[in-house]
Amino acid sequence: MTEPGQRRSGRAGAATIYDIAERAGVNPSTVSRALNHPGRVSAATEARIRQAADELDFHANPMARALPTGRTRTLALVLADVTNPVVFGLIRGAERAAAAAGYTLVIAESQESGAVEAATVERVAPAVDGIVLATSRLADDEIGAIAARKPVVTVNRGGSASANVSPDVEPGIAALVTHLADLGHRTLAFLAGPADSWTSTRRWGALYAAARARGLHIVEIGSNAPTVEGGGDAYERCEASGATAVVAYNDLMAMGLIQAARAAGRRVPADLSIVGFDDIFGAALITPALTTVRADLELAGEHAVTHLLALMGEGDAPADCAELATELVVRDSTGPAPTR
Amino acid sequence: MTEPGQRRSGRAGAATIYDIAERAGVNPSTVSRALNHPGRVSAATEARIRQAADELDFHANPMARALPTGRTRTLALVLADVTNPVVFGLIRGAERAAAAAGYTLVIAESQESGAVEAATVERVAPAVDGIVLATSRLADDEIGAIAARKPVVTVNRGGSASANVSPDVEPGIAALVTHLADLGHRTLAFLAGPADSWTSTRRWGALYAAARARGLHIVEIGSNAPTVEGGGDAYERCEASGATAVVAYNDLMAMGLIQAARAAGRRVPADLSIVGFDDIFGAALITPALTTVRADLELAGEHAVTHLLALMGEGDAPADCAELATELVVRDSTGPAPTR
DNA sequence: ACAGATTTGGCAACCGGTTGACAAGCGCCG
DNA sequence: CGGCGCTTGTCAACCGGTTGCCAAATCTGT
Repeated sequence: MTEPGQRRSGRAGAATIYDIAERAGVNPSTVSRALNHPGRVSAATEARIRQAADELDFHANPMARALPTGRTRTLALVLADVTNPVVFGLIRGAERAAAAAGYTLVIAESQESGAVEAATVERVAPAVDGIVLATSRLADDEIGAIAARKPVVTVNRGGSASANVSPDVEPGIAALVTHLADLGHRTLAFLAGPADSWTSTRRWGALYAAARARGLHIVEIGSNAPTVEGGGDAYERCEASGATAVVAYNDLMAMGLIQAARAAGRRVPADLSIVGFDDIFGAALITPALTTVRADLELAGEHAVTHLLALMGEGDAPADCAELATELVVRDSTGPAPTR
Repeated sequence: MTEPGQRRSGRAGAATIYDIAERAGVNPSTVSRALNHPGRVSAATEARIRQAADELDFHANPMARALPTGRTRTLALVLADVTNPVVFGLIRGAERAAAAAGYTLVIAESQESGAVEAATVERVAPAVDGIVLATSRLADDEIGAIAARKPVVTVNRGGSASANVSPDVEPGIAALVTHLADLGHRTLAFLAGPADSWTSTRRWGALYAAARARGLHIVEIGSNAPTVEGGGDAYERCEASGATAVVAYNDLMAMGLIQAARAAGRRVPADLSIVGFDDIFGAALITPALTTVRADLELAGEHAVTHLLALMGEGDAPADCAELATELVVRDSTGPAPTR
């Protein structure tokens, strides 16, 4: 562009199929076919072309390829908050599955805001072949609108607006309620996450049902930021609820709650049992080590991408989701209910 | 392609500058100019074009734009291990800075392997305008080779091969050694990270110098995986060293060490003081809360991207790196040396 | 009112691949 | 030996923008 002439050959930039064509003595389109459509070209020519390509260290320009095909071999993973440990597993699983399929993963953060998320998706959408919406703060119809334009898979976000991958909370919650009931707890509290969090609603629903089925009392405590601070801030309200065991929306909040409780001089679990969700990094490290309902988020990330690829026709079969069952991990933050 | 005819208008796909041109009654090139070169076109025409663009909800196709310009407005962040909490801050800072400049960030994982890292860079390089190599396992000359083709900024990886952003370990380490000396420790141990880690070498060097300057004994303990397990596995060797305070290469290892020590019945810090590096999530949560040398990785990530953009001519000035000083965070894992 | 300077917009080439249509080359069979 | 079908490679259009060059239109100054 800026530099006229001097284009072909010897430039620092990558070799093109034209360079290869010249070197192998064929037409550029033959090069394209040889490299992408096995069998379309005679074995001899193909070998000659491949050798030339190797010699020139040829790598097809992804943009040039994307233009006519409309496919970029890139996937987007949109997250509410990159620094929330919950998403680490998601990122790793998604990255792995994407890389395995020869796709590149772009990470975009929506900073826990629906508006930012919409803008982010808007920005990233034209450049990717599909989108994984994890921990979305968007309304169903907004997701539907996006899904109408690009393949979309949501994580932890049920509903009909799009394909979805979610760990099945039931088994873990059933085990949890049994565990707490066995310890003698009669009144539970659920420390809810953000009001618009589908996951929080779902966990609450399952917990409520399981608790009622066992004749336990259970209350939901306000909506809170899904962070360590959010958990700490809710401590007073947890005490006020009269519950002997608190189930936090996620591990982060449970951790904040543990710290606040201990800072207030309460013993965990002797005075108050605390449970989290997700089994994030650090859950086993905190004292007392956190009892939590684990979901294999790495697997969830992998499934989400596999599912997305399937949606794009690229995929094999959408993998079996039975593996995504949750399980209870009992550690030290739950104990017998205090005798009053 | 597959669908002949029917191209223009009404298609689900995005509007093009040709659609806008038609609607505004001008030439496509005029549309391009109006949208990208303010002032190059009369105000009246520009207004007409912008309105048409809005009505059509036009978004320029990034690939089509990238082709002639060679610029994709995408940056790559290459990490050894996405799930290492150390990188969270890096990711967030980089993502933020990139988004602020209108760039998209792609994350690629090298799984702690130089070979995988090289392949990853190879794969991703053609599609990005610049690369941030964090925690690189590559040799200097390999990095040099990459830097010759694309702008590269490394994080925590000194040397002349490329631009680099690293927290300055000196202040934090000086404070740490003073802190330990004041507590009466006379023999320290440094629990090294991977053998090929530039950061580990650097931390050891600074620590050694600071300790010797104060007349303290200090030993380096083998090379270890930079993980919780790696720290735990090294516990026996730490005890054998006779040191009363162990400085681990990073927080993860320090955490593993704390757990192993406590499991072995030792009290931390009464019997053994333990220190980490980075102040990752969880450092404050573990019992005893970890004393650590904090580096603001989020800022480092931001700087790395800013620096990279500057390298690409996009940037303003490479920001002042003085802010990247490390500092000592004293918590509960360090205490007076045991009297023998 | 007119020559000359300055805007403004159009034309067309180009970025680097992909692909439908087609023709030349070839073996096979009757 | 000619016709037939199959393989192999070429041509050229196209994806959706960007930009150098030029001509038409508009604005100056006198």
